[in-house]
Amino acid sequence: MAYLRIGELASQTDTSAETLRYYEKEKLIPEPRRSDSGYRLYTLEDVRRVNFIRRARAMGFSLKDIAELLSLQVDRESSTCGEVKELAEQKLSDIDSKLMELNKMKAALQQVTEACTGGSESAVHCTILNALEH
Amino acid sequence: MAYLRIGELASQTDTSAETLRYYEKEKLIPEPRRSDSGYRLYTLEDVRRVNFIRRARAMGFSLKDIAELLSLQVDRESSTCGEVKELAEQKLSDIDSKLMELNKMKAALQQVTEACTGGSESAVHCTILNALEH
DNA sequence: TCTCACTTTAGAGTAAACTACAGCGTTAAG
DNA sequence: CTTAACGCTGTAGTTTACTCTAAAGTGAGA
Repeated sequence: MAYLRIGELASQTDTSAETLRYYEKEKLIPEPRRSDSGYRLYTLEDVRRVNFIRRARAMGFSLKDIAELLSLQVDRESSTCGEVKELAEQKLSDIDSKLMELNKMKAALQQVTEACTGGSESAVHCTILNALEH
Repeated sequence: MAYLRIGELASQTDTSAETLRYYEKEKLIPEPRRSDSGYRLYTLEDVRRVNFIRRARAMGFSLKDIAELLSLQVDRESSTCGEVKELAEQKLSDIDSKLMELNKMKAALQQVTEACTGGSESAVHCTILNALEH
């Protein structure tokens, strides 16, 4: 089994060792096993987890949101299945509204770039705000 | 012409008067005209602008990003048209990657919720991380 | 006219998410 | 066997984006 040291995990996830120790302190990643000399040893599971955190951060989720997303686990024997589903559905609706907004913004930005290269009839003065109102 | 006072703009954009003054200081919104007594007077243009800022913030754009987006304006006589287009295209690719990530995450979350109510063959233990790897 | 909610400025305070030491031990290449 | 890069803990500092407070003026209803 190939373990990664903190610097290797950092470079594979485009973070820093400091950030990873911070995530550990904040319980976003589990305490890893240690080498004899006390070095943290990470697995591929940790790589996936940290990459997920970074991507979710870039989409505007807070670390608290992300901790909730990561804690979502469906265990059909569990009595908390209803709660899990409810949280997941709430997060889904967050995502859906972000998707809608992003799509609007994308269309507006495309209009702006088109105005730049567009034909002679295109607007002389076009901002993203104007483009947003169809 | 109906002007809005700061509290009215705040309630129409789900912010606070303090936040609006902060945005003004940070040059995200222009200095509004003032009443005789010194009260800020806002227009519908300001409402649109602040709403845009709030939505973009919720999607994970920083105020610096947003200032750039708002500064994007194509003036076909301008010599900076190329720069505008370049910035717009870079922002478009940011948006596209956010869209892709969000769609992946959405699919994973849907899988998790389905595992909860799903048929007898569904996974007993399903996390978002497992769901993300197809 | 009183009163109460609203607004002003300047400045301080806060929360989240890092980021950077200092002072030490470890590892691996040359 | 040295030395440069890496890792450890603990703590302090920074950045971003607000958020609050004090002390004073404004405006509109009863």
